[in-house]
Amino acid sequence: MTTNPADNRAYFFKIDTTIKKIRQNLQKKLDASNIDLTVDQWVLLDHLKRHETEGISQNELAEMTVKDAPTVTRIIDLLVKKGLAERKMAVNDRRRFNIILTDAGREKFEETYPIVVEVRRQGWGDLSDEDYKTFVRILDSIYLNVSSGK
Amino acid sequence: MTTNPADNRAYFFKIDTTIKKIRQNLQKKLDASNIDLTVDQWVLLDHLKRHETEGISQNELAEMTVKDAPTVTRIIDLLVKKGLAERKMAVNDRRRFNIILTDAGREKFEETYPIVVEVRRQGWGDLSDEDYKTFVRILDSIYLNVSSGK
DNA sequence: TACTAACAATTGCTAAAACAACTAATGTAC
DNA sequence: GTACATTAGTTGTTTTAGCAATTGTTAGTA
Repeated sequence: MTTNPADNRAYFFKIDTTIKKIRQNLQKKLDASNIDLTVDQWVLLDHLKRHETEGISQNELAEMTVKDAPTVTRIIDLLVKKGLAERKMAVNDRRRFNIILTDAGREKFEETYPIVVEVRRQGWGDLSDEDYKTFVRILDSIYLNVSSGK
Repeated sequence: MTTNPADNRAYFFKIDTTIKKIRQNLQKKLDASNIDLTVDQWVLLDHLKRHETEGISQNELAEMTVKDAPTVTRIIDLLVKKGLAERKMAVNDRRRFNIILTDAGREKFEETYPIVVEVRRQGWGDLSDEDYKTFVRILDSIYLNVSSGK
């Protein structure tokens, strides 16, 4: 067994602090624009928008966002309360809801999206396309490595 | 102003899901070994260990971990309740505590550290040293970019 | 058909995140 | 030295995270 030089490297901590900063920054920008959304509510809204035509279940949302089912239930509750999303009974399976955006939800998405894009752009700064490829490759690799780890 | 091709790239989301998977994986391993620590409690314990000699204030801990002061207060509360850390009055400033590890805290650190190293190793897999350099450079860059963003 | 397993979603619990408001101690300006 | 601002830490509230347990529905099997 080889001694992997990455053993003592705290990349975990670096990822953690970076995503925290990104989230704080995005939340500030959302608040400043009176968007009235948390970052996690935005993440769900974004996924709902992407699956506007087919509709999507809470479990599918949970899997895609790496949240658990109760967490998704509660965030959807909030989106519903704000009038941005609706639970529609699935016709062929009465256990399941298809979550859909309301018109207000679509408007909120359009209003929020440019802010998110600007935060992304600013965060990426002048890093290169080559950097982007490498970054995605590494993140995907780590994701798979820890997901397969029992 | 140039059109940055990274505008529509959701690296934010990729970082977010990856760190979530890492955290879930680490938490499972800690639970399996009956460590009785959450990931965030471990993060603070780790910082306390690194500043064993000088001691460290709650605000300093907050800054280093990108948590806010109330969050640190409550995590320290839990560590104190578990007998792993102590609040020592600072001699020259009665507002301030120096947080120090107890003997049990040091033992807990030694017990936990190998597990953390193993999770890191497994997560990194066979990515290269060159990858590591690039990864750190990009994360640091993003961190600075969003931190400076008003 | 009846029994059982699997599944979607919810509720309850504790921990953590972020904000606001607060207490107590320190520092600065007049 | 008094007045005011700043700083360290705490408490209260809402949201998110994760686990366990529960309800109601569907699927599989004897």
